[in-house]
Amino acid sequence: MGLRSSEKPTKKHKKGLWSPEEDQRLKDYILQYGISCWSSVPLIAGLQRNGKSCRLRWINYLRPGLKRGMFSTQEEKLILTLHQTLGNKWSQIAKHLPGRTDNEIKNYWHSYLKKRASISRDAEATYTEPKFADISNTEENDFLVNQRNTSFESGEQVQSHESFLPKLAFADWLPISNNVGQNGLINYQLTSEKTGFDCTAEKQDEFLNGFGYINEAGSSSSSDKFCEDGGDDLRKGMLDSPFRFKDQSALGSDFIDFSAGDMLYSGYYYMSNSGIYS
DNA sequence: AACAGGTTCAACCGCGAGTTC
DNA sequence: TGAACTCGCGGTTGAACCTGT
Repeated sequence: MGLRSSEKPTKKHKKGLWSPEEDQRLKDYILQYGISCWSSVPLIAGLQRNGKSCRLRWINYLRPGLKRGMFSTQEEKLILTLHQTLGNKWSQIAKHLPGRTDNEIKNYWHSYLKKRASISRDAEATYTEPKFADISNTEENDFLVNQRNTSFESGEQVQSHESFLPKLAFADWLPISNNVGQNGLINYQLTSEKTGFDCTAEKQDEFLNGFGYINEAGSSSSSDKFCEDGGDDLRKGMLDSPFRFKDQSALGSDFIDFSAGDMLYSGYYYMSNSGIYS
């Protein structure tokens, strides 16, 4: 199969590492227009990249909610477990690890976990130990999930779970950080501190809508919401102001409660690699 | 200090699936 | 119906970095 016209390498298309200026251009573009058609992104954003490269950069590096840094032991276990079941389905595995990209997991597997899994298999040849197998229906998986939930409920081992949770959306763009509440969930409050920014529940909904809210039926893509009218001012306001999330200990009607992962959600919203869900 | 070999990770490539016209 | 196009995935590459000698 030949390359499509939009993907054909041309003199115009730059390759290699992205510069901070290019990153900024891409961010600015997506904040302003949202994600609709990647092939048109470089044209409008003034980038000398192809759409595919822009998409990859956004998904693997610029996308809000990405978690950076070392994988926690829980994440390692989960990857090993999932890999046994799913094989090299990195995107499927990534869905279970909020804030991690398939590329990141794939790299981590090839550079570290593959060896560990191999060593582990060798060890199992001489010593039979309960191992993580079918994540869809196993006691081992229940153990993992329960271990997480129990700790969350008790509020213990917050540090270890903190590493399990992704940074909140825009943590890299805004002066916010993860805070784990007593219930083990990361709770944030949108505040209008110092800005006079209207921070009603409606505005908070707009905020979520603007950055990839997906309804329960999953019928609305991030691009749809990005392109909705009325969100631009809010988005610009966010970037221009110290508008941010603030830790909260008790949920109120005007609060948005984020948590991470499809297994760990508070009932209001939860965030995965693909968006923020209700 | 200099070099070689190993490791990491961002980015590229090719392909299949889905969508549009 | 099928060609053209877009998207997303998994495999691979290669530059940068690390480590040992």
